[in-house]
Amino acid sequence: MEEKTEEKILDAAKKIFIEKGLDGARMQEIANEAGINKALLHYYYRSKNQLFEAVYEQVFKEVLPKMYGLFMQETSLLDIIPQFFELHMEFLKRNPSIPLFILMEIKKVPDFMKRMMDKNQIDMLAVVKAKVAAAVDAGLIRSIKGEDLIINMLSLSVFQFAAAPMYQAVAGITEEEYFEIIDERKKSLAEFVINAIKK
Amino acid sequence: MEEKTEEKILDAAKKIFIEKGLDGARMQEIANEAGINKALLHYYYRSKNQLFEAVYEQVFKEVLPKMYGLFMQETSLLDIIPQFFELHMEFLKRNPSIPLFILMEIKKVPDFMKRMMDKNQIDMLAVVKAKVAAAVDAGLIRSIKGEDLIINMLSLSVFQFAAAPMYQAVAGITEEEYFEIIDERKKSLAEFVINAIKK
DNA sequence: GTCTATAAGCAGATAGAC
DNA sequence: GTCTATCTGCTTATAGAC
Repeated sequence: MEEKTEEKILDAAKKIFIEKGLDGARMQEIANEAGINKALLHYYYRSKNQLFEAVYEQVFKEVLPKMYGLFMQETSLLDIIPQFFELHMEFLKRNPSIPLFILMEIKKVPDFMKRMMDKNQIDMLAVVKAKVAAAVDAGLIRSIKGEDLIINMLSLSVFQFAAAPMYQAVAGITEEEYFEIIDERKKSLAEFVINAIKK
Repeated sequence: MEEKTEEKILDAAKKIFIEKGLDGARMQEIANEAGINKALLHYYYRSKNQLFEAVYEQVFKEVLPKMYGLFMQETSLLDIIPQFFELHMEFLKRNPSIPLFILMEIKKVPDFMKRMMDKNQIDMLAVVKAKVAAAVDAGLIRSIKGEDLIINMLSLSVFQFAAAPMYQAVAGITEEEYFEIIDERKKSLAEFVINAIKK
């Protein structure tokens, strides 16, 4: 069965907004991508801003669990780390523009973040903190704050993609070659982090 | 003596473009910031795009040396690392919007990066690589590629600022409180990296 | 060099037929 | 629900006086 119009619009908008941001995106371009005309966009979502918010909320809800999800497991912290880089970076390979998109747009509307965190009631950060604190207490790892560790891991993973165009230019390689490097990086980043915290 | 008009324009444009990006910035806003009118902008820089390029090139040339500069020193690698985070993050405290600005706009025009690297002939990356390779050979640190180490350090430093609005929202703190955290982070990040690579 | 006034084009949004 | 045609306002850019 065919995709419904409303979904087609949302998918097209998602693609274009993620690529170009709110300001850079054009309603005409979204309409083309969706295979319809501009008027229909406004029929389903009154304004460009409303369409954007629908997209942003969806993307955000998809991404957030990927950031914290793994830490919810029973597994030991040191086992989670390689898994984190493997899964997180595979996701980013499929969606390389998402990090900059989220960071840029959140900068414009900081309140959005608060609203989202309120909705997903759960304080996931607390779980991460507890997990890390437990590992520290058990003498498994050096003393480090949970929030610091997760920020460090996110930094190392996300920046690799945010800075991809820069890296490719400096190193003079194609996107394809870059993706091969990423695969090696998954492992070396896991090692890097483990060495940094292991006693 | 007063600032010349051309400089006033460039400074104003720098401020606005860095805050809002190429698409988000308005010529009127830049004119206001500079204390002149729109027509004059076009007198000095024919188009918005040309003005933007002038700004971007300047910002880029200011920032690049800060990324690599430290590694050019004679000092040992392990001494450079704390200095790197100290200087780099102090710079970012004064210019918190620059990282996202550079990353966003480079994504739109990847060629720019190549052109810039060609102009500044020097292959600074080679120097970093050599420095790291020397430290590895001397048995000072674990085996790691120079380019990986510098990317990791940049990641940890830059992301802290790129993700600041997000962090502030999650943690429910003000920008001021956030900056205090940054000061602690300078030290803990240096430790993190040193632990990661030290034998 | 600097200004005011205005042109020209574009993008978001709506009216109205089907 | 979906389209074509059109309106409205904004933004870049230019013309032309001083």
